[in-house]
Amino acid sequence: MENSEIAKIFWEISEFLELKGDNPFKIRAYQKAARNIETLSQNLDDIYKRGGIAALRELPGIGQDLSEKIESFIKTGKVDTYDKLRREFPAGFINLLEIPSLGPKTAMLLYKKFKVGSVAALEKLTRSGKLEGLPGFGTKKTENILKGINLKKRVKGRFLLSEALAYAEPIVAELEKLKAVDRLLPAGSLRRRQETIGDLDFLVTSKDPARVMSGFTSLPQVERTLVKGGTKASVILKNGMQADLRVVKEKSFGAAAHYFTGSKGHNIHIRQLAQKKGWKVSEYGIFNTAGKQIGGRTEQEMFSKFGLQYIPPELREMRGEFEAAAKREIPELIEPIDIRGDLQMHSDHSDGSSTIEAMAAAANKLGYEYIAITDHTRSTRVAGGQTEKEFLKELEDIDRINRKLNGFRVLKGVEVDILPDGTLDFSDEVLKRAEVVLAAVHSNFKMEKSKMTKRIIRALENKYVNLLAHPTGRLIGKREPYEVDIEAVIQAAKRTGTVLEINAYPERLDLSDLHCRRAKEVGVLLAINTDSHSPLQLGTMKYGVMTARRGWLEKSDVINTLPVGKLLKILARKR
DNA sequence: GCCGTTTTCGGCCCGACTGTTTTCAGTCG
Repeated sequence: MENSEIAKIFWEISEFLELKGDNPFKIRAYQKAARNIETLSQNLDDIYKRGGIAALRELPGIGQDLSEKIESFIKTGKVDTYDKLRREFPAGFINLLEIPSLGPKTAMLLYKKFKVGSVAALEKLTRSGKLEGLPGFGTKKTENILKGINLKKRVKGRFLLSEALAYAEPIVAELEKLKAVDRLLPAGSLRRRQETIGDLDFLVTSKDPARVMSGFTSLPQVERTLVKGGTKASVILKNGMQADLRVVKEKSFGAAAHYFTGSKGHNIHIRQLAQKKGWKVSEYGIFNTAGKQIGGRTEQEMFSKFGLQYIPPELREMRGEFEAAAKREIPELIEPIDIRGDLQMHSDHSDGSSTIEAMAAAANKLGYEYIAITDHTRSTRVAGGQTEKEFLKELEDIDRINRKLNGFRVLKGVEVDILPDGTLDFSDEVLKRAEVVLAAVHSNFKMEKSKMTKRIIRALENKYVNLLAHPTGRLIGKREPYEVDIEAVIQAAKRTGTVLEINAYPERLDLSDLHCRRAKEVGVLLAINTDSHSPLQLGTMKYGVMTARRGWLEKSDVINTLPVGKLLKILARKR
């Protein structure tokens, strides 16, 4: 069972309850539980197996009732409340809530009056003109429903972090050109470096908000304006993404930056802390009982006023950051500048586009001290995998190249295939000649979970395997991770002294933030590698570092922050 | 439905914008 399955059930229960007009706080309880479950670093399944229902109850937002519902889902695959609610409405009805500007109240009214059961039925009904004249329905409202339906048809889902950063960049440049803009901060999930991004949020300080509003809505990237008020506007960009902009005064910058960065749960928690002190927090600042602003000019104050250490945006996910900040145990997160080398890349000896020399020169230019060339092995034929003989010849080339390089080192590496039975594509005799052995799964993705787990663990038990590359095999938005017990893999990495990779390739980010956090908790070391196939791709290292930061990693958790001598010692520890 | 060095009952984050409203409900983030 995946955590996302039970989270989805709780989300949908909350939507059904909202439609029925149930207690809003009960609805929020379901939503909060769903959010918490989505961001858990361990499987509910495993938690339940280890500690039973009591362990489930320990989780934040999970009490008596919800723990029983989780237990029921684990045991039977069913949640009675959910099934019962689903039967009360037509199958496609809940999709109505995905239409922007159409909420539960409107949906329910349409259902009661016209038995609208799907988005298609709603579109037909709206076009028929029968909605006009209903209390609360004017021409504008029906227009907006149709617009919303169209938007939903066209709007793309979520974007990769790398894509969102690339889209945001020219918009930031345009906004900075506006004279009315004093300060500009791209906030939201983009600032938190979440692996996928739904929309863009921009925060601006200005003495002339009206000018900023019209400047924003008339940007060349804007296709359509959704809402535009005095200090807030939302637009749809030409790429289908939504962008929101808010203007506040300078004295509110810190509070607004904090608020618009999120996450939602994190914000709510800060506001609750304020309530306990009799204060109030909003995007405008921290206010005391008398309504006087006592903080919020800087983001730092949003934490210091509550006796908390500063929490970096990447950690604001309600994953224990408040507890850590209270104990002054917020980690000193790894920075891009800490990276001294890159331990996975391909040359024209397999499927890379460039020579080893060109890769080394590009890495040298980035300020690195070393790289490992890790071409594919024979089983990965589509990627030009080498035979053992070809590989041994490549090693001689690397020796020759190293003799010409001054103060830079090309490490002899290989990305060896993990075969379906867990043995490796090259013999130990050959692997032993490499300084960096990455093992990876490139075939037979659709194995049964227990078999895949055994396959990978067997590979980790090989004493020449230093690193497990892209451990779950996922491609964000394209391919699900293969079925594998990642907890067992992390434990095996710990036991065998194997390093786990954070593959920085933008659509991999594998391990994910949650999994690297777990690896760190267990005491496993990580490496952040780009898996580059050309010199230009070496620049994707930053996405790997972003993921590592979201996983609470420090410099000392990542082996390619080490100078080459220490690195080689770590790599040699299994042999 | 959850939660508790104020509470096991009575709270539960806060504000902007829109549309159809004569003072506010619905939606969104």
